[in-house]
Amino acid sequence: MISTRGRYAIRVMIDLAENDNGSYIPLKDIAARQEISKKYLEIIVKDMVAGGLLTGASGKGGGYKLCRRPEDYTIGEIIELMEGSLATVACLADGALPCPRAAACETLPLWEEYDKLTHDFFYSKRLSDLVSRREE
Amino acid sequence: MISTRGRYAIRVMIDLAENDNGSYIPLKDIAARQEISKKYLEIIVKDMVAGGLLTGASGKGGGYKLCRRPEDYTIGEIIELMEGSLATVACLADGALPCPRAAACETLPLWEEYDKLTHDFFYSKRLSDLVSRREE
DNA sequence: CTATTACCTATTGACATAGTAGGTAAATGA
DNA sequence: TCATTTACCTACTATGTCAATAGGTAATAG
Repeated sequence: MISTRGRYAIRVMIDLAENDNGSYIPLKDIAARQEISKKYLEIIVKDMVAGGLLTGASGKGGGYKLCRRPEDYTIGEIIELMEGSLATVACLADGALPCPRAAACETLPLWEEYDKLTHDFFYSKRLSDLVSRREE
Repeated sequence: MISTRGRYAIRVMIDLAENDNGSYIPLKDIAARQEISKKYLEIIVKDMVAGGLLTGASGKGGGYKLCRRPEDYTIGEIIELMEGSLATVACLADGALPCPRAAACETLPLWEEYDKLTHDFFYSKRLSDLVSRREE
């Protein structure tokens, strides 16, 4: 299951893309539009900055801004950054210990196939695919 | 993420299919072959019986048995029964409250598309696809 | 120098996960 | 009949994650 961390992160990025006017957008505005607790978003957005998805600026006139064009973000990288991994079973997660039963495991190929499907799906989607431009 | 409940359930069913000799197979044997705590498997297997995946028989000579042919089980129904839902986001889960933002939600179509992908994938896989018959 | 904003650390309640512990009930076969 | 084997049942627990909240400090613009 994809948690609020990944889902909210995507919504923040869509919001930033749709409301882009060249300057920084305060989190207060994003939280209000998206109807998400600003306090909780702070935690999420901090990690997004750390992960290189956004840039932030403090002080008056500060806020957040995308640091690439919407078509240069894949949804996969956003989810993977925020959720830690895009893996669908524990044994295929990024920092997982190698499973001693792997060679004999009759279910592993199933999980690998699903994992690839998931990976391909989300890496084929771009932020721009989810943005409906309002301005013209 | 698919938890041990779903994953162990599938392994139990593969084990039953591969070691089928017409009679009941004790959980002790399955647990030993699969290297899973028997105590923990008891909980899982009980739900599998309740869900109509297996039949159980008490007493000496008892154990568990598939109640259909391996080709008559889909992996999807096994996971869905054991995990409660195959949904990949909370708002698409079986007992989820209707989301007031659904109509305006710009991410919902993404989750719906992924959900369909997941559903189609696991319902196209059958237990028989995972079984390597040893006897001839 | 004040208002605004990001950024930081810590804490919380609720819930799920992955088990363990210790029994009772049912069936068999010697 | 009775011991053994098995399923089946209730309860408990340790650990971790999720989704926040609380209460600050630092930076910046006007």
